[in-house]
Amino acid sequence: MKLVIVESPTKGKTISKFLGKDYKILSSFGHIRDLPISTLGVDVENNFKPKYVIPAKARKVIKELKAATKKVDEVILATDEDREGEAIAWHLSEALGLKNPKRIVFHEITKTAISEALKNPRIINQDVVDAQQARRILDRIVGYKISPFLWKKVARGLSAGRVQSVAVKLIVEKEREIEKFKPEEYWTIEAELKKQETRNNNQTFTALLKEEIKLEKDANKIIKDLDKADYIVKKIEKKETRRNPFPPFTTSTLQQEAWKRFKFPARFTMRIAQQLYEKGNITYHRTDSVNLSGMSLSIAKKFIESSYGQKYSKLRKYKSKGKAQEAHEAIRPTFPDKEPASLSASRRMDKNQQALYDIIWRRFIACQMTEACFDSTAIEIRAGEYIFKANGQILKFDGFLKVYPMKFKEEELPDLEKNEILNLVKLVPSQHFTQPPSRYTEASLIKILEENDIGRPSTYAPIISTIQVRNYIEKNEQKRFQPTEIGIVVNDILVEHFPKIVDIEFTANMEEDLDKIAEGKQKWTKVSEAFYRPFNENLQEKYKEVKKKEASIEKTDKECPKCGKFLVIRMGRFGKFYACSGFPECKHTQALEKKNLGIKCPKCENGELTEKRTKRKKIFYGCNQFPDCDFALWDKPTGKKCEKCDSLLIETKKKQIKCSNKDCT
DNA sequence: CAGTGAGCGAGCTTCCGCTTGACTT
Repeated sequence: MKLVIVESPTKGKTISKFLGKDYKILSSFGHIRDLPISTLGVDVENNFKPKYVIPAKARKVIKELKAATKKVDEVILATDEDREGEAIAWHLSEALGLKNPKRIVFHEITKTAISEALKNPRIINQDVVDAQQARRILDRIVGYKISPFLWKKVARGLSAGRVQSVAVKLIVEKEREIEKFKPEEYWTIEAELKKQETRNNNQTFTALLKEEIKLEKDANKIIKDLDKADYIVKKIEKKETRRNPFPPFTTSTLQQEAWKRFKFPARFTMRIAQQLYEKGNITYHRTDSVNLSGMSLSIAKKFIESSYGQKYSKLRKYKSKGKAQEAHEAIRPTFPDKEPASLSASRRMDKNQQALYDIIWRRFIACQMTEACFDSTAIEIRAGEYIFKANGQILKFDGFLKVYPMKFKEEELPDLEKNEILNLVKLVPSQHFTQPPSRYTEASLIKILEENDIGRPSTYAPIISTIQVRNYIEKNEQKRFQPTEIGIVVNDILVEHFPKIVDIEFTANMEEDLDKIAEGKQKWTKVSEAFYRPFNENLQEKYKEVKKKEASIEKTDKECPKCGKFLVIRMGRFGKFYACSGFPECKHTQALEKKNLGIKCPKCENGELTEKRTKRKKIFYGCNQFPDCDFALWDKPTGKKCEKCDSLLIETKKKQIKCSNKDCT
């Protein structure tokens, strides 16, 4: 009897179908040892010796695994083939006290892949394990050394880290670009044209003037010139353009697409994907690889040829970007020939699961299809000294668009000949303004993080949650990210005093070092040393140099409603707020006006209603005199009162206006 | 349905990455 240990129980279940009775399969549920939570756990004076502990959750797993190892004559570690997977194998070996564990890896879950892997076991690669330890320890040092600095200099409970602090920085920088942005006026002129002989054909088309126009008077002058001009076709260029399908989904692209199409937050997408994975509908959903198993490709080919015809089928192989760790396949349907409709009918799937499966299936099938083909025409029209351009695009062959529909505009142009003279129908000038850059959505933030190799498939969604829970950023009404006051304060401190850590290149540089460790060219303790010494020296200096952030205390001429002393504005963990200058004798606090809704509190008559958030970040509306007055509502008050009972009218989430008094009808 | 600040100096906050399941909207 042999014991095989994998990371995911679902993966275990799947491979058990391919292995005989001689194999017992258990899973580790991810990492089973880690640095302790309450201390640094790294002996920086002693070669960075880490202290590993088994978290409470993993204790049960370890107990079961240990019991199982005693009943078998061989233990096979089949964790993922990447840095973290190698480290898990090593931690398992250490925690279970294994003598000669066999280490195997496979990238796809098929019978041949697994039996090949079993025939070629190796030993644990300590260099790769060391690269993981270096990564882990660096992250621990950055997070657990800078966060306490922020507690001392700003406010308790704050945090900093290699990944989260860069994410916040990107959002703050974007906000500053927007603040700095000044819209500039510009004008465009479009000509609506048609052929001269148009007995049966009244078709018009538009052409755009190729000219930069800043001001209205310039536009008017050009229009005056153009009114008298002849419109002559000077150039006709016809060509075929092609559009290739997209590669199959990785975690990051799935999250982005689910956001674009369904407005699913990354976290939600992952939960639905997990359900699909557990039901056996899709391959593993945390991956950065676009690899596809040979079997899936041949099923796709057959399916496409029999459903749409041979001319739609095209074998395509995709290459993952440089840093991908390739432990898994791309995210694809487990059974490519199971169409979304048949699957949703045969199994219990809710709407969200159906929607997500649908795009995964379409994306995968489309990635093995031919390109879409367009007839494009570009024409140039001369009018006096000016040039207009018009573009036509007509879909000639849909190719992959048959299963992966996308928006594109079809423009039809009439048949034209060189030197043909056209009739002008009208000239349309329009005023425009340059647009500020747009704030990040979950999708665009994940995209830029991935492009810079910051974060991993398993962490994109948690990172987005963390920086919101810390109150560094929040979603506005368009569901785009804006930094909070405290987010800006913390970011500016990090950028000023720890510029290297929040540099977008920091992770890339770290990865280079980790690669050297994994290749055996560099010792991990040396890399840690090289990072830590200057880091710590700088940190100690900053403890002395940086003053506590209290410059933000502003006096006001407002009176404290409790004791009559004046109020001050202070900076707390949740941003600015009013506090009594008589603190600590008087502990009165209240919200700033800009958060107030300008509606009197119906209960205490003193306070105003203000937007607040629960611990779970849910928005509600409460009295700004809290805790003296505990009036609160879930729905937004409109400011008007009910005619029947004089209670406040509220607007529900469904935009209905109701009375806040539940007894009032 | 809910916080923030100072200092006394108790005990606490915090990272990233791998998993799933316990909750809730």
